[in-house]
Amino acid sequence: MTDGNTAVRVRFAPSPTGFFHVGSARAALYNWFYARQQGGALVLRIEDTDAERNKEEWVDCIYSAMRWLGLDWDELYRQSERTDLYREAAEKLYAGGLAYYCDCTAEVVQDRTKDNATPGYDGFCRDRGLGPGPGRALRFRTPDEGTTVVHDVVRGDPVFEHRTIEDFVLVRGSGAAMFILANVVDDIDMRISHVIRGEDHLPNTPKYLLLWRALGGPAEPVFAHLPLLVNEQRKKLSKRRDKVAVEDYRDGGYLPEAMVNFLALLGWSPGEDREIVPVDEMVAGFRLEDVNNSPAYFDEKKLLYVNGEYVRMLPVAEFVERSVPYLDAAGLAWDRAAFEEMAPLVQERVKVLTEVPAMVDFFFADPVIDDKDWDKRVVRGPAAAELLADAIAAYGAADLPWTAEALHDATAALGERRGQGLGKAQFPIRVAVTGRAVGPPLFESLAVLGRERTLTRLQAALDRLVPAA
RNA sequence: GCCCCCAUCGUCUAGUGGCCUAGGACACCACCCUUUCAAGGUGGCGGCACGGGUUCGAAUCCCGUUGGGGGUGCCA
Repeated sequence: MTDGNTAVRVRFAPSPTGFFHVGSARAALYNWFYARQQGGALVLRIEDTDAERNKEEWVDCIYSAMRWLGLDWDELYRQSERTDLYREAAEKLYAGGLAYYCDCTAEVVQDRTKDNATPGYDGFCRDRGLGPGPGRALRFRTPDEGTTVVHDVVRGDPVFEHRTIEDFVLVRGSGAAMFILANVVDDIDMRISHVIRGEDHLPNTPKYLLLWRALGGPAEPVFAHLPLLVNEQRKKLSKRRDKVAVEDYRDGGYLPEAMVNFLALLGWSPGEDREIVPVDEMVAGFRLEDVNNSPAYFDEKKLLYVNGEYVRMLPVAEFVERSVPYLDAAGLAWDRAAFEEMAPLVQERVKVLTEVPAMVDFFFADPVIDDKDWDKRVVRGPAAAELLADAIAAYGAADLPWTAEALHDATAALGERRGQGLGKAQFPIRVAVTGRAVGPPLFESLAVLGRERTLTRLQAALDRLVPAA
């Protein structure tokens, strides 16, 4: 598909108008896959032509989110620093009679065309011979007849009739270039070979092509319009309605490699019934022509599953390291040695790193007893007071080695004496010591906690259960 | 309204005319394992939107219908 003589040059061109969106991340990822696989270049181009809506902090969001995902770029441009190029292109178009100035305001255009079968600008100023002037926009003069075909690797060859394309604005009345102009000028200038972007751009691709030709661009790029990412209502993921910010997932305890793997699966399949695939294998196996053409639902449940897989694949030391920010964020006065001891048991029980603190908090502070668990597993549990008292006696015995195994056996014996299985018997102890009915394996936890702290907590629970007369 | 795109289990997908009695994964349910919870194992539920063609043969090709989505900005 690629012409072997032409270097593959792709671009990811986000506009800094909000937090970095998972849909953008997916588009960036596919561009990156293709560039890396083909040994081509990935251009990161910040499309900040609309000063009103852009913010510098959003630009930083783009950089940090991409770095977090591991998507590196080879060249970086900002459209706000390239305005001369756009002005030159606009002047060339005007001089060549391919564009004209228009002084119609948006309101006027709307009033004039609202009853037309095909709304949009009606070409009112086409032949008025207006020159440049304050407040005047420059419009592209689209052909009245004929068609433009978009050759798209994932969509086939959609045909657009020129008569359905209005004379669109190239330069605002303020003199600032519009997206379409800057986009095409840059793609030509940057020798972009493949335009890989969201499907929402498909309708403006004929305009892009018309402009490309008017500007005398060389060989046109290959297009690949990616299926949209949608929410449960099957609507395009939106910043207002949906949880779409990549940084929210980062803060939510997701691993970047899991996010990358999950995103890759939305619109493409590694094949052979494989889903959890290392990134280098995805890069190697990625095919633009295998990208799907129907919208994909961003299913957080599946993301959660994928993340759990990646969490469990981590070497323990790495898991510990990655958990640090989340432990700190939870405000725990945590201790590394103790956490390291429990880490393997915690690792296979969490799906996101934000769950880590709640798994180990009882090591580093007095347990906060969960009322529901206390009521269900202790108060209403059979003879809990007696069991707690027995546990205190058994655990306090000087000849009991303080090991998980010995504690397991001692507790099993306690339960047996009253006809309880270990599963039941451990509940009051677990709630007393950790505050909750669920958590990492109990006896291993007690072994790390130590005899003294365990006994203190058991006694506290017993006192709470049976207040001293 | 007009233009364009899309259509396989609830979801993500495999499938490119016979390997399909439509495969995998998530979710869900059951059972097993088990010190709670997870993880793991086994099994189950569940789909080619509909109607016409083409063909010896269609999930796969064509047409139509229906349904969904995107675009329609001096936003990107």
